[in-house]
Amino acid sequence: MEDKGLQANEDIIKKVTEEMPDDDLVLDLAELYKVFGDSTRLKILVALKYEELGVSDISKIVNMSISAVSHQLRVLRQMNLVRFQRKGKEIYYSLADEHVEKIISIGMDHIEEER
Amino acid sequence: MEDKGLQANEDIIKKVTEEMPDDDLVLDLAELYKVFGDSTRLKILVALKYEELGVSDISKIVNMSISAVSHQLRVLRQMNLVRFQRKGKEIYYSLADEHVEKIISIGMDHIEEER
DNA sequence: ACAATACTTGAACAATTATTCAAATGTTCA
DNA sequence: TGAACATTTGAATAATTGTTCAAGTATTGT
Repeated sequence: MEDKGLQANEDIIKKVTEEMPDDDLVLDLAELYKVFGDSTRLKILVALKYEELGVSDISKIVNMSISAVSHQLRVLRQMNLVRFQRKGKEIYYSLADEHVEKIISIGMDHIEEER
Repeated sequence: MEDKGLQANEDIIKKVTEEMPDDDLVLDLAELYKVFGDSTRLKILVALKYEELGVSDISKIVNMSISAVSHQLRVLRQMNLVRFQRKGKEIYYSLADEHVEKIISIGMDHIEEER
């Protein structure tokens, strides 16, 4: 029987707790991934990797109603994952920055490794 | 009035649709991010970046019941994000591979840039 | 074999959230 | 100004999902 010392676990718990990022940062991070975790939103982001697109085009590409797409675009705007620009009657959306593409790419690496 | 050609949008839609990854890949990817999108699960993953940990330690670190943690660990196992190893009565969990850490890091970059 | 410890599991409840539908806003062109 | 088009918004519904509680399985040491 090995003696780990009564405080061994407590010390590890303390160490990890102190070194970990603060709760509110982890919470914000979870909110970010939640956005990528819906297939409609993710399809929109993936589509925007290829082209700047209007709402009606997006709705055809992801095969969802314009209203549903618009609701999800609002979420993407609020999280600063897309930018938009009015051109006449249409509003064109594009990816906000390179983080978005990176997050998607690394996720794909993981998925494809599992097969 | 500018003539974009009646088929302009249709062509772009077709192009993006063809170049995009298949629906089932995007769906799997969304499932992956969904896992990171819950703060309990994400806290577990973040904690495991620092140490291999037993279930009871994790529950103290993330401040959730052992049962709740165990349920979430099952999800993490199913998605191959953690590995586990029994050592006597305890079961120690650790991160499955470097993708997990990368996904977390890039997300943090994005979050921290927003401030 | 039994008690104690560590963890898992299933069912139920509560809360969150994606989509639909209808109505509203904003822009262009005749 | 008014009609047509493009998108947004709000409320309601339906479905998904995280946590709790109680009971179950597995391992160790006496």
